[in-house]
Amino acid sequence: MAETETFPERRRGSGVKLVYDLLRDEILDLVLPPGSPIDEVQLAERFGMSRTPIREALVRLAGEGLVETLPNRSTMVANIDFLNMHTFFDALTLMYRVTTRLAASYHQPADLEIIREHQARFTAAVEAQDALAMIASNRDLHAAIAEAGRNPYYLSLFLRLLDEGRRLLRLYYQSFNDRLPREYVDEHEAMIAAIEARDVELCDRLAKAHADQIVRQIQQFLARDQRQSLPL
Amino acid sequence: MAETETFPERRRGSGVKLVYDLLRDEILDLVLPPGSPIDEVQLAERFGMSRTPIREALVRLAGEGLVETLPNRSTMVANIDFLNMHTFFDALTLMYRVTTRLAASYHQPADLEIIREHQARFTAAVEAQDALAMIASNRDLHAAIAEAGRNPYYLSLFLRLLDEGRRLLRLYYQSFNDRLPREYVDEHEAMIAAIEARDVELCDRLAKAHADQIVRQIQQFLARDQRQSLPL
DNA sequence: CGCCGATTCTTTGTCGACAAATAAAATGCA
DNA sequence: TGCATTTTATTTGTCGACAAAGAATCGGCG
Repeated sequence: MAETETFPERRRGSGVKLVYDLLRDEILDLVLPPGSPIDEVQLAERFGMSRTPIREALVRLAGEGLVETLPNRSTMVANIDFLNMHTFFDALTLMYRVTTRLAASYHQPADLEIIREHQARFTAAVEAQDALAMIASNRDLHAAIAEAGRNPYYLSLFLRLLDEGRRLLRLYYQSFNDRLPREYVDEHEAMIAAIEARDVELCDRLAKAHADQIVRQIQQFLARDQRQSLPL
Repeated sequence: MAETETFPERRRGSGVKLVYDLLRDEILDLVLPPGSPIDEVQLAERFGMSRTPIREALVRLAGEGLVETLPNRSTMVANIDFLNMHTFFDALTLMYRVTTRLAASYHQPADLEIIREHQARFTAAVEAQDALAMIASNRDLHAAIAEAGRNPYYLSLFLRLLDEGRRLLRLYYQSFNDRLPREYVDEHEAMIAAIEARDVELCDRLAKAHADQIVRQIQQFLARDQRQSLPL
C-alpha cells in the first residue's frame, strides 16, 4: 500500500504552485515516465484539493510542453521525441554558447558567487559519485550562468532545454558514475575563469566544447540503445 | 454604448481557444494597451460563459508572458520592457539568423510555396501602403521561414519574439508608410532566393542585415520618443 | 484637520455538482 | 462466433456559489 502523503493547511493560492512544482519534478525525474496518463480526480484526492487547481497546474505544464492534452480525453506526460533529437542538440549547443558569452559580458560579482556555489556542489557530487546530484547541479550551474547573462528570452529557452535534458539524462543516470569524469569539473572551472576574465571568445569556445561533449555522451547512450533494440 | 457581441452556440472545449485567441490578438494589436487591467467577470459576461474557461485562457497567456498575474490581485496586460530592449533585439537578431540558416538546410518544396505566398502578401501591403498589413505579413513570412527550418525550439522562441515585436511595431505603425520601403521587399526576395539555393552563409548574412535594419528602425522610433519625453 | 483602525466592498481562488464527449461494455443480429 | 449497435461508465469541460484576501470607504480619535 502506498504511503499516504499529508498536506497541511496551506495558504490560499499556494495550491497550484504546490501541484505544479511537484508534478514538474516527478515528470523530469521520470517518476512519471513519458506517456503516463494523468488523472485529475486522482491527483485531486492525493493533494486533498478540488480539481480546479489541479487543472490550472496542468494547463501551465502543457504550456511548457511537459504534458500533452487531447481534447475531451486524458492528458499524459509528454513523450521524448527521439526522432528529432538533433534539433534539441542544436538548440542546446547554441544556448550554451550564447548564455556563456553574455555572462562574460554582463555578469556582476554576486553572480560569480552563485555560480561558484553550484560548481562546488557539482564537484562534491562528482567526488561522491552521485550521478543524480551531478545532473541536478550541472543544470543549476548553467542556469546560473545564463542568469548572469541577463537575457530573459535566452534564459527561458535554455531552462526549457536544460529540463528536457535533465529528463533525458535520467534515462541513463546509472551509466553516469563511470562517464561523468573529473574532466567536467575542470571544464567548468575554465568556463568560470573565462567569464570572470570577461573573455567572450574564449567563453564561446569552451561552451561549444562543453556542449559538444555532453551531446556526444547522450548520443552514445542513444546509439547503444538503438543497437540493443535492433531486430535480430 | 458598446456594441454587443454575440457568440453563437459553440462546441464543448472551444471556449478557451476562442477567448485565448481573441485576447491574444487584442493584446498584440494594442487594443488592450500594456498595463490594462483584465477583469474576469467582465470577460465572462462579454463571452457569455463562466469564469472557468476565462481563467484557463489567462493562465495560458500568462505562460507566454502576455499578461501578468499578481496573486489575489488583478491580472493585467504585460508591460513592454523598454529598459531591457537590447536583450530583445539581441535574441531577435539571433533567431532571424538561425532560422534562416536552417531553412536553407532543411526546407522542402512545399515550404517555399508557403513562403512565397506570404512574400506576395507583403509586397501587396507595401504597394497599398497598408502599414498594419505589412507588419502582419512580415511576421508571417519569417514565421514560415522558421517553420521550414524545422526546429521547434527555435520556432517557439522566434514566434514569441515576433509577437512581441508586432506589439512594438504597432506603437509606431502610423510612421511606417514612409519608412518601410520597397527595399524590404527586395531583401526578402534575396533571402528567399538564398534559401532556395541552400546557401547557408549567404542566408546568415542577409538575415543579419535584415534584422539589423529592423532593429535600427525600431530604435529610431524609441529614440524619437525619448527625445520627445525629455524634460525641458 | 489629519491620521489610524474598523468595516464594507470588490475580486480572486477554490469547491462541489452537472452535462457533454468519448471509451468500454453489453446486447442483438447475421 | 463475429460484427454492428445500443447502453453504460468514465472522464472531461463548464457552471454557479462561496469564502479568503486585499482595496476602498467610513468613522473615531488625537
